[in-house]
Amino acid sequence: MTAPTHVRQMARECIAVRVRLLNRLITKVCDDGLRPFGVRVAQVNILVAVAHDGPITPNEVAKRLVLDKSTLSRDADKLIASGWLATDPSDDGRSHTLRITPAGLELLDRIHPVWVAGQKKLAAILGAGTVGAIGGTVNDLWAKMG
Amino acid sequence: MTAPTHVRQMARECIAVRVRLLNRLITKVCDDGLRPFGVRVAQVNILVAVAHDGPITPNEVAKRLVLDKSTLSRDADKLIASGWLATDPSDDGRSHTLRITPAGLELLDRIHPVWVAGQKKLAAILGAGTVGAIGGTVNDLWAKMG
DNA sequence: TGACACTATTTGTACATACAACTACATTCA
DNA sequence: TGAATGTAGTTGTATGTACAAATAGTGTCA
Repeated sequence: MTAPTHVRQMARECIAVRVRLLNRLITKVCDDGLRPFGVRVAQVNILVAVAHDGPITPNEVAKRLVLDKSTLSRDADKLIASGWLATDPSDDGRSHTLRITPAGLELLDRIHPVWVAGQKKLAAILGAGTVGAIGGTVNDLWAKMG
Repeated sequence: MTAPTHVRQMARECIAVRVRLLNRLITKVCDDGLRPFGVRVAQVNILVAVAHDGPITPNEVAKRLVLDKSTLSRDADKLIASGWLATDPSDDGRSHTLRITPAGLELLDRIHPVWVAGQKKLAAILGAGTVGAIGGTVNDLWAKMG
């Protein structure tokens, strides 16, 4: 019994289900690799962003990673509690800045070899063409964001 | 002040942060479009899979979408409670099958125009090359899974 | 300068997601 | 045929995620 035309089209062509599927698959590969370190890819992504661009406000990190401000707020709390991030007051009394701590940098150093191995696994899953295409798309997005 | 070499490399090249960022962006675009229907893209993805491939067991849906079986179990509960999916007993006493209901099909029909508009938005965000690359990658994955 | 609008963050709530542990049934094989 | 092993589903728990509302500070302008 064949599904209705609309259903067939949505099943065959939907971009969202494909991106979301790859997201789950890739998140799982990363989290498996990171399990010995007691950290997940969501947190590592934030640590790397702050280590690279910090000191930086939560608002700027959230925009950069296309994360809701409230999500980042709670994720950052965990990273601060773990001693990987720290906060400093800022000129704007509503805000503050985030910075990576020495312990946070040390964690990223320990993770680096696993990250390299993970990149290989992800490239094997996605294929070189898709890796390049996604990289280009996100670089364009970031360029537009300034 | 420049970040350490490892951090710079992870910030510039990490595949995972890019896929995960696009996932959040795309999920938000879809959920915004679906809000008037009181349903989210995660649920629509499951409804379409069941409508297209059902009757089908929860286990098969979860494998197809690369979802944990426990995630699917709870998502399906909500869809059943909403009247969009129904269950039937199966030969295997451990399992059962899921099927789309007439109300579920009717919902997908109502969503279809919004889905078409959403595909355009997503293609504009990702670019045609990335859409094609992701489609190819996921089609390959599904082909391997049988 | 004081009211109003704007911005940054946090908190309440709900859904999405996964892992581990548990239950129930099926399969295998000695 | 019965014990061991494997498979399907559910439930407990924790994280990730977003929206709405609340809080608090900034900026503007009449």
